[in-house]
Amino acid sequence: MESQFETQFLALRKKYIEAQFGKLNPVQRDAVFTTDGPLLILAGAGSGKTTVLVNRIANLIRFGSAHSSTYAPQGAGPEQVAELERLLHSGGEPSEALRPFLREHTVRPYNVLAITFTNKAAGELKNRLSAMLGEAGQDVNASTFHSACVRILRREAGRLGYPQSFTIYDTDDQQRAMKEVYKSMNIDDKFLPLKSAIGAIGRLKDKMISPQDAMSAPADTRAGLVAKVYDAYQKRLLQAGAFDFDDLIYATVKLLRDFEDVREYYQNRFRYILVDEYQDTSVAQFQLVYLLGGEHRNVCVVGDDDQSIYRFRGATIENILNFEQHFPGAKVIRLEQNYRSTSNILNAANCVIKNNMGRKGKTLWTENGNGEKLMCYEADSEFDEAAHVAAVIGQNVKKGAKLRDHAILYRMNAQSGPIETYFARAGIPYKIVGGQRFYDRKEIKDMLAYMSIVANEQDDLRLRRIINEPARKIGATTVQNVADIAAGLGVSMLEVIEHAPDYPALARASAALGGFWRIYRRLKEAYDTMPLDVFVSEMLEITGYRSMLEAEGEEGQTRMENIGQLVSSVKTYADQRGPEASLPGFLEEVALISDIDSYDEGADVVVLMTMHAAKGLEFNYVFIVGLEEGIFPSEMSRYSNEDLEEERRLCYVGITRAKKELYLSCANSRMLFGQTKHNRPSRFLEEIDASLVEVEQSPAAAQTKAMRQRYMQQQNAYLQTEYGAASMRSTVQAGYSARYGGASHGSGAGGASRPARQRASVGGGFSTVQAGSAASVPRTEGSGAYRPGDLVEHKVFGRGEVLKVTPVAGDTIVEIRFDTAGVKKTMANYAPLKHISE
DNA sequence: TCGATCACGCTTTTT
DNA sequence: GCGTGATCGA
Repeated sequence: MESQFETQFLALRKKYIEAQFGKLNPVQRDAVFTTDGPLLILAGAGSGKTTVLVNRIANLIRFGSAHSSTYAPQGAGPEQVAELERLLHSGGEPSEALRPFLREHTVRPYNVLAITFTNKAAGELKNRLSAMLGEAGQDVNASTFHSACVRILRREAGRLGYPQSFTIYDTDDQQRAMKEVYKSMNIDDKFLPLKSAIGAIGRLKDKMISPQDAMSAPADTRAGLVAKVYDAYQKRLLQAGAFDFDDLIYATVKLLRDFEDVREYYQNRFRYILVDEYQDTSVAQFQLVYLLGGEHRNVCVVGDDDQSIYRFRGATIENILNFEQHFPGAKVIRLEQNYRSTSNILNAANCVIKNNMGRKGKTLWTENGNGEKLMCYEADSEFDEAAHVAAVIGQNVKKGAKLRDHAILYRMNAQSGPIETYFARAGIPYKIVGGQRFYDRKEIKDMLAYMSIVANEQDDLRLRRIINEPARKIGATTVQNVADIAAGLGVSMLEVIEHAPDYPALARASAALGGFWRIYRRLKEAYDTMPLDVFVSEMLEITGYRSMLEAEGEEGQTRMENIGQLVSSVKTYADQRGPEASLPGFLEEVALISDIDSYDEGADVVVLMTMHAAKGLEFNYVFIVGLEEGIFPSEMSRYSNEDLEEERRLCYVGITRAKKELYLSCANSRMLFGQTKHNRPSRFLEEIDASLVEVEQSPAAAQTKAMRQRYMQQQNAYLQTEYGAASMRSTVQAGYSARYGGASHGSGAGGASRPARQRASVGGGFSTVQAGSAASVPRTEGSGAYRPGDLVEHKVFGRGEVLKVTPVAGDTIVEIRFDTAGVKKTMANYAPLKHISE
């Protein structure tokens, strides 16, 4: 029976616990204090889901399920009630005596597994947990699917016939391996391109389909061929002791499925499981979660079906749609209040996403004000677009914004080029996230390959990469001979090299191979006797890589610097991990790290990245560039409704990154991959309600447009006199909207009927011809205009004095000392620069 | 076996 | 437009 004090204590304790967790709205609080059983949190963009996750974990660890109404605080008496009242009133820490009354079977930090999408998100989670819980926060398992799997595989890989020190293959390694498969099977890559084979195999693994399954019932000849190369590829990887990215998940699921003791161990280890970004999980990842959490059923997943943007990589939105079937009795909580964006931005996002079918359905709302309207800029070219972005950033910085508050988002990495060029010349500091990773550079990959063969001597693929780098007179024929002998004997290539003189086929090359073997031995020795970072820098000498680069001159110089960076990251790793540090450990970290993980908000620079990379981030000012049909939505998605909906979700993700202001832009012409294209404005622009947007057209774009219209009118006149067939031209203009430039060709219920809301400068329809400057790059005064001593005003850096002027091909480098920004070099033709007098 | 030259193709998004 | 790979000649 509950005593009167117990009842009183229960109520007080509820209040006390809730007071421990910052301000949460009622729905968030519900999510935080739902401690046990399956839970699906549908969290809209900017709804504070990370806060919920952090608080939920912290509550589990500090108070367990003590908040639940079923728990009775047995034996609580007047002293406990009195102390709790005091704590509630004036704060402070509970006494040791009180603590047992406050919690109920609390959860050990290492019993919690939190899976996030990037390493960076995992790190943030840990940091926030540490801030709330101290040391215990560090003991929570927070990682990506891939690194969680690697940790399990490092213990258990032996059961699958893989070495403890297995290698992780990236996409480049995959291609090399597949190329060898093709060669050995005599397959022409014209029939089945390498990349599609690799992609198809990846999708099979995402669905947990084994090579045998795939071979047993191929749907068609192509599927049959895929199954065959899949089988051969997999054998090759096993031989090399290597997993590719998809294998990491696949193999772990297999391990948990087939080995009961392993499964039970990890089920008990991870009593509480949380999965973030659940909308982007694959079938295999679902099975992993289910195998780990199906028993205790303390599985909490967080996701937003509207932000699912990795279908192309095997993510299946069904996971989130079917969660309640997978975990019967699951509780569902919806976080729909947005704390991030202005309501104009949010409404724009809602406008776009509501065009998708098959959503779980939710509408975000906010108590934030309307804010500014969205700006849409219609540029003439991609350079014009870049110039405009730079100019707006300049204005914002002048008003007190930081450069780092600005993000420029695009559909594909190739779009960063013109912006980069413009910013570099204008002297605007920026950073690109994504694109080519540091670890993808050739010299770095070479170094990593050397390290790989020391860590895992079976790794023939990495061996092939560096056996003749630097040149050691070991040519393709020799390598092939070694590979053939190794394959015949079922041993590694290194083993064949060790005994090279024994094989007649290698007689001619045995001196060169002997030389390589001695290098390998010296590497091994260095590895055994030296600290990790010393070993890596020693490697440069032993392999002769340094001398090779030194002979290369300037290019080699920068490569040396990159390798220097690698050495220092090895050192950082070794320092951080202490005795735990190992070579396989470092290689694994490198393999699983992505560029976004190292994105540092601290540096005051503009950030450029794809919308995919921007997922989970937020910025005060966001630019989405290249909103054109064929770019975004991409050309590839044009003919598939499902792909198009994914593009739309990506657009939704992009828009909802913005907190204060959102700038959209498109260009009338764009050079991409060496070809100039004239794209229509994106349908996504059309979908945003006109009342939310202010449209601005660049003067140059207006002029180009006027010219094109004149041309078209001439064509029309010609066609009419010649054929009297007005219909022939309609295809030329079909789809152009009234709002975003060009001729309107009334597309029914679309934008044609909307009120024109453009600024005065925008000419809508046929009649208006724009007068304006033809300059595609605005407002510069020409190279000769600056002299040392001149006072100038830069749009981003403010006032400064010209120090030095150096003419270069067609332009001038102007070195300026700014009042606040220090000394910078800018290009006169590009920098947003003008003269001022005092 | 090596080096230079040429042609080719390829670009959605990424752990 | 770029980098990579293939090919050719030495």
